[in-house]
Amino acid sequence: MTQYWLMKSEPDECSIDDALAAPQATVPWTGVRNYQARNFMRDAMRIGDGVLFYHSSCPQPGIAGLARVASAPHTDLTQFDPSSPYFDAASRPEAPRWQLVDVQALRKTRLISLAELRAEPELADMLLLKRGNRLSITPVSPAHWRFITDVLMRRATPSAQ
DNA sequence: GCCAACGTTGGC
DNA sequence: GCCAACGTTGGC
Repeated sequence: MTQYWLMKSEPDECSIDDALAAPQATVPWTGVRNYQARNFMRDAMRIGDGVLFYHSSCPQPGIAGLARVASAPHTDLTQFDPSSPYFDAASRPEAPRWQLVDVQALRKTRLISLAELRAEPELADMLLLKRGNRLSITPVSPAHWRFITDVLMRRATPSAQ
């Protein structure tokens, strides 16, 4: 059964455009250093799961594209790179602490801003919107996924109604 | 730059 | 196991 996720990326580091420009439009989701977010990638994600590509820590935070989970979990090599901001000196190569999945960008969408998401009553209990939420990866319910993709289709192809 | 909220660390 | 101190996230 397909699951759905929202994954935050800082566009300064990897925007939806950057992901689309990568080989196969696929990027390893490096830098997650939170156990809950890691566990989603390591334990719960399956290839083909839907991903809302979210831009965070930027002037216009919001959903910027659609993507899919494109690999099984594998080791995040940045944890062993002392020159990386994601270096983790406590992680041993024989027992890597951080794993990631590859994410394949499918398309850029119009930006659905955080304010627009908050304004939708149907999305009121999205994990992303919960008070104090800081998780960079959150599961998205099928109903929320359907609502958001419907909104995108409506605005993208008004004549199709 | 501010700050609310949360996660992690480490002493006890 | 508790919890205070500290660090980080991320919107504003």
